[in-house]
Amino acid sequence: MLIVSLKSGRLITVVHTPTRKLSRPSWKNENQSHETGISQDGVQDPCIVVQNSADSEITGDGFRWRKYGQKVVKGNPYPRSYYRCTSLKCNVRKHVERASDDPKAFITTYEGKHNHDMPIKSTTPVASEPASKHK
DNA sequence: CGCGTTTGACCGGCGC
DNA sequence: GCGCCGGTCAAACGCG
Repeated sequence: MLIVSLKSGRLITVVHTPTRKLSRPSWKNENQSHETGISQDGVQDPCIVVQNSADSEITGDGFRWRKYGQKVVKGNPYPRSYYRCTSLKCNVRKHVERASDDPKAFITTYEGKHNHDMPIKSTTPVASEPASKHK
């Protein structure tokens, strides 16, 4: 696990979770064995946990996300939002929840990697979308 | 017109 | 065997 703490009130935790087992029948049945983003050694589904005290750049990472569900989980008085990449073969999931300890802090958990190109703002000198997201 | 979003219902798995 | 919880998907509506 790799933990990077930003004094800006931002915390980035990269967790390599090989816990891929038989949780996703659709995944092991797919032929994405080489396109899922296995660009590294053996890790194919790392969990990137990003905690920020504000919803600004992380909320708009440059990808398009489609909310597929929202559930209230125990341990958190706030509902967790489930997002998925709207891209064609992007099997990437994003879980966004609020920190029960810090209502102003958001926990963004990325699962998997994008096997396609970034929809918008990849390496563009963009200022990470100021106050005008898309909604 | 397109698509993104929202809420509810349904299914599967696990525990008791 | 049944109940409960978590998680996901689907249909409809609204807005751009």
